[in-house]
Amino acid sequence: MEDATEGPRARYRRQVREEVQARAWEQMKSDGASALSLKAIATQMGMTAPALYRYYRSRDELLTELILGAYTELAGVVEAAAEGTGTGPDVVTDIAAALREWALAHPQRYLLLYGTPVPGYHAPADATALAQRIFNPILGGFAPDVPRARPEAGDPAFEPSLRFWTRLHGVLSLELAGHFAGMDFDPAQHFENEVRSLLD
Amino acid sequence: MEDATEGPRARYRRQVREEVQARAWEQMKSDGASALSLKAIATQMGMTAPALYRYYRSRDELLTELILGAYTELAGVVEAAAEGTGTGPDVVTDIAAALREWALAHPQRYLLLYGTPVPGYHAPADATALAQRIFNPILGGFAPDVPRARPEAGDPAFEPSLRFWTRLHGVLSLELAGHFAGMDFDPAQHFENEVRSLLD
DNA sequence: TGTACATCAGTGAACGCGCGTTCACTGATGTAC
DNA sequence: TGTACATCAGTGAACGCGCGTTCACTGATGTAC
Repeated sequence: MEDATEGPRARYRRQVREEVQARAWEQMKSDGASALSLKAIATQMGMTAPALYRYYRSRDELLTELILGAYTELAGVVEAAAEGTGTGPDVVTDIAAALREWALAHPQRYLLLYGTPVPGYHAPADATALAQRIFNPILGGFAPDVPRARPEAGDPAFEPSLRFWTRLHGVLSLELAGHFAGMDFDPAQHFENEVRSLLD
Repeated sequence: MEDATEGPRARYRRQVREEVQARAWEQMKSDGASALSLKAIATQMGMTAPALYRYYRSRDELLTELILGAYTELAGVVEAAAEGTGTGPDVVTDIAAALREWALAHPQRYLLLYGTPVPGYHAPADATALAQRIFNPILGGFAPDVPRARPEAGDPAFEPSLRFWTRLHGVLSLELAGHFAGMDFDPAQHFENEVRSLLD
C-alpha cells in the first residue's frame, strides 16, 4: 500500500479515488447498483461533477474498479481462510464461513459480483481471472493434492466445488435479497446444514 | 378469461393493459427491471405518455401488476406439475423440471421474483400469499400426507423444501445471470444432479 | 331507428428532476533552477 | 532560500437526454331515451 516514492500529488489522487469508491458503495447500499451516480458522489464530496473526470474517465470505469476491487477483496478473504491451519473438510468449512461472513458484511459487493448483472455494463476480461482466483482455494479444499493452474473438466474437485458454489450462493443470495423475510427459520443454521451436505 | 358481460370498453382496456405488460417484459429483457419506463412503453405503442395514466396510476402500479402476474403464472406452472400423475420423488422431480423450464423461458420474470430487489420498490402484501402458493406443492412433494394451510416450523417437509428452494435457486440464478459463461460444464446436468441430491 | 348526452381514451404543453459528459477557464501546488 | 514555470485539481456554464407526473383540452364512442 505505502510507497516511499509516492509524491504528494499521487497520494492525494489515491485518497480521492478511495473516497469516491467508499461513497459509491455507500450509495449502492441504499439504491442498488444501477443508481451509481458520479454527479451525486461529487456533490457528497463537496465538488462539482466534472472534477471527478480527473479521476475516472467515465462512470463505467468507476464501476469496473469497484467490481475488480470487490473480486480482489473476496479472493483475499477466501485465500486467507484456506491458508489457516487444517486440511480437507476443515478447509471447505472455513472457506464457507469466511464467504458468508464477507457476504453479510458487504451485501452490495456480493450482489455486484454474483447478483443480477448491471444493465448495460459488460465486465472486463480481468474479472474472469479473479473469479478463478476465488475458485482455486475451493478446488484445493476438495482435492488438495492435485496440481492445477485453473479449473478443468478432468479435475476430480470440479464437481464438488461447483456444488459448493451453487448451493451456498443459493442460500446467500436469497438471504441478502431479503427473500427469507417473514419465514420462520434460521438462515445461519440452514447455511451450516448446506455446508455439511458438501462434505459427504 | 372471457366474460360475457364485458362491454367493448372494458375489453379494450384489458387489451391495452395486456399490451403494456407484454412490452414491459420485452423492455426488461434488454435493460433490466430498473429500466422499466412508462414513457418508452407509450412511445412503442404509438401513444403519448400521459395516455397510460388512464390505465395505471403510476409506474409502481405497473411493476406491482407484473410481479403479481409472474407469481401467479409460476404458481400455476408449479401446481400443474405437482398435479401430474406420480407421487413422492416423482412430484419433486417434476416440479423442479417445470421450474427450470419456466425460468429459462422467462428469465426476467424469474429474476424479478427472486433476484436482486428493484431499488426503491416494495412488494405488496399479496406477494407473500402467492409465494406460499408456490411453496405449498413443494411441501406436498416431500410429505404428501400432512395436512397444511401454510408452511410451519413443525412441518417435516419444511427443511427438505427449503433445501429444494435454495439449491435450485443457486443453480438457476447463476445460470440466468450469465455467471456460468466460459465455464466448461453443462448447467442442465448440474441442475439434474442437484435435483437428485434432494431425494435422499 | 334516430338523436342527445355522458363517458372516457388520448393529446400537447408544461413542470422539475437527475443523469453523463464536454469545454474553456482559473488558481493553487509542486518542481527545477 | 527565492523565484519562474509547468502541472494539474477544480469550477461554471452548457449540451442533450430521458424520466414520472399534472393539467386543461378535444374528439370519438357507447348508452339511454
